[in-house]
Amino acid sequence: MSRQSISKLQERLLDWYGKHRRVMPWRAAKGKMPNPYHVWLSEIMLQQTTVVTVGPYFMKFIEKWPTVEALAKAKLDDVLTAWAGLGYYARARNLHKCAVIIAKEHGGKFPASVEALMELPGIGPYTAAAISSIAFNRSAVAVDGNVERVVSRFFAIQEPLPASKETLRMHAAKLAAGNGYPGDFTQAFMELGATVCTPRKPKCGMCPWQRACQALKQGIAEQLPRKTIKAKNPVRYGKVFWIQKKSKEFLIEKRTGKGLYEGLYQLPTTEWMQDNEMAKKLPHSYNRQLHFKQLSANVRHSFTHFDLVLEIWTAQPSKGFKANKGKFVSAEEIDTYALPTLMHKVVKLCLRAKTT
DNA sequence: TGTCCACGTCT
DNA sequence: AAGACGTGGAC
Repeated sequence: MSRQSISKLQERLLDWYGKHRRVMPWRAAKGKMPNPYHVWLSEIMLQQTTVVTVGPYFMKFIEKWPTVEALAKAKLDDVLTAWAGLGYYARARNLHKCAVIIAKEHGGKFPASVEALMELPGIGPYTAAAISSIAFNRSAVAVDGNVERVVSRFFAIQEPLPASKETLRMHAAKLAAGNGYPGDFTQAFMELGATVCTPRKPKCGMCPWQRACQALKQGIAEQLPRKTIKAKNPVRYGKVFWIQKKSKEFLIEKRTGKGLYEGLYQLPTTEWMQDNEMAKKLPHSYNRQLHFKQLSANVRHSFTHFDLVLEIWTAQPSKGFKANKGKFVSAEEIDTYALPTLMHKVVKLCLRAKTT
């Protein structure tokens, strides 16, 4: 493609963005530079998460912690509590780590270059480019899933993802080169994918690039990008324990160990195993002290890499009951703990089941 | 109901 | 460097 036709495409996209850009709490008004703290916070939250879901969380965070320094001073536990429900909790742990580094080592200012941003925890190639371009108006190409989809269709790339990632990135860079408005262009590119060049039923009639789009010309827009088929998730099984006093308080504990739900709270649970027969044989926590009854309903939850089925076992603690760890809390105060959605599902079900 | 999508970073 | 890492919504 000639330099001239690329310029024309850039102009059309920027025009389209000027007319159709959505209002978002972290977005600066037209012609204004955004707050880098807001850009960073929103970009971390938006990793793997939709705009609609992120909205309320973003508002809550900037009210609680109006500056990166304020966030740096917060306790990790409070950050996790505020993050609870958003998923991918490593993002929250890295968010806090990053805030501390910005406050202590960067005088509270985010660096503007992609290279410096990449040094920070939780910031990879995509987020570094997004922050550098959106917050500082530096030219950088942020390639997210939206951009990959737009580019794969525009050039009718048949090679499936994820193998095609590098090819798509290079094509994206060509389309973005020298556009003159890095911040707007980055957002316009992604916004096009999010609102027009959608995964299903793309609105090609609305697209500023429709005349040059190869996939549209070939009538295969909806089939792209192709993806290598992934294997079905394995299922894991386990049990959770609802131990509720007459006073209605129930037992929760902080999760130990690394990885999944690290640092979050949960109801006592067995480990989660592939083999259902083995899982059924796992002993109840406190089974020498308490008499458990099984609820008829199970709780199901899907993770990225496995599906989970949990049996629910309930008991009322006897007089001298002593928990190994954890504490009894009321339904009203449960939101002051970082409880993942899975555990919220169990709590909700048990509160409704009238187990005592 | 199941499947796909959001597809980014870290280890 | 392939797998770990959550959750919600569309269809």
